[in-house]
Amino acid sequence: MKRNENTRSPGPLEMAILEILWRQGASTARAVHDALSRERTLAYSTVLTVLRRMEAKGTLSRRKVSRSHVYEARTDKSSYRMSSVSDLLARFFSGSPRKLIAHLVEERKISAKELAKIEDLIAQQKSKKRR
Amino acid sequence: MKRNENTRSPGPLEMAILEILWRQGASTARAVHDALSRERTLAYSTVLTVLRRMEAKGTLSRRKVSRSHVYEARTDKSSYRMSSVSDLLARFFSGSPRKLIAHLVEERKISAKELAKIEDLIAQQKSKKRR
DNA sequence: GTTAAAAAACTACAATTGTAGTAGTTCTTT
DNA sequence: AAAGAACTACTACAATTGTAGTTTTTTAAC
Repeated sequence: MKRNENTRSPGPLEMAILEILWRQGASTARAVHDALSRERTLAYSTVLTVLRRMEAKGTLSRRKVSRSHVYEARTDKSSYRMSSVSDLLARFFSGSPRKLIAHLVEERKISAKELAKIEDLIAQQKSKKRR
Repeated sequence: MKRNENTRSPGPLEMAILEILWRQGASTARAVHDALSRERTLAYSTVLTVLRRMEAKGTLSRRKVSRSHVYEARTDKSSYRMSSVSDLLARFFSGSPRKLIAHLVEERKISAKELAKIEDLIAQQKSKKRR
C-alpha cells in the first residue's frame, strides 16, 4: 500500500486505551483490560495485542515490572489535545481561533453566567498582554 | 471482525475528497481527480474506487449525468464541523465550550485586535440573549 | 520440584482503507 | 460503421485495526 508519512489517528479501541492510560497513568495490561471491561466486553488477549501494537508503533512505552509489563502513553493528554485543537482549527476555521470562538458563542447556547466568565477570561488575557 | 455501530471517521483520502466536494460542490470523478492531482499524484482509478465505496457507505450520493456520474457529499461541511466540535468538546473539555475558549485564549497567542473582536462578539451575544 | 495460575507471545482472520491495473461500455467524431 | 476517447466496473493486493483462540513462559503456592 505504501502508506507513507503515517499520521493515521488511533482507532476507537486505541483511543479508548489512551484515554484509560491518561486517566489512571501507567498501567498493566490487566488493569487496562479491567477498565475497558467496565464499558464493554473484550478478551484479555485483544487488549494485549493492541497494547503490543501501540508499543510497536511508538504510541506507548512499556517496561517490565516483575511478572508483568506496565504500559504508558508516550504523549500526554494535553499535547494530544493541543494537536486536536490545531486540526480542528485548520480544518474548519481557517486556522483562526477567533472564528472557532465565534462559532461556539453563536452555535452553542451558552448561559449568561458562562458568557460573563468568558468575558472575564478575555479581560484577563488583555491585561496580561499589556504587561 | 464484527465492527458494529460503525462511526469510523473517514480516512485521509476520503477526507480530502469530502473537502473537495464541499469546496466545489457536486463533481464528477474526473473533477475530483483533477482537484486531488493539484496536491498529489493519484491514479484516476483510485479516485473512482474510493468514490464508489463512499457512495456504498452512504457518505456520498451520486447521479448519472449523461456519460458520467456526479458525486455529492451527503453531509454538508457545517454539520460535519458541528459534530467535530462536539467531539472535541466531549473528549478534551468535558463538554464545556467555556473551557475550550479558555484554552484558546490562554494557549494560542491571540493579538489584542483579535481579542477585542472577540469581546465584541460576546457582548453582542449577551445582548441577543437579553432580548 | 510439581502444579496451577497469571501473563505474554504467537497466530489467525475479517473489515476498512489506500492504491492501482485492466477490462468493459458508451459516447463522439470522423 | 470504425476508432478513439472518456468513463465505469471489476479485481487484487498491502497495511491497519479490531478481535480472539492457542501456546508458551513465568511465578507463586503447595
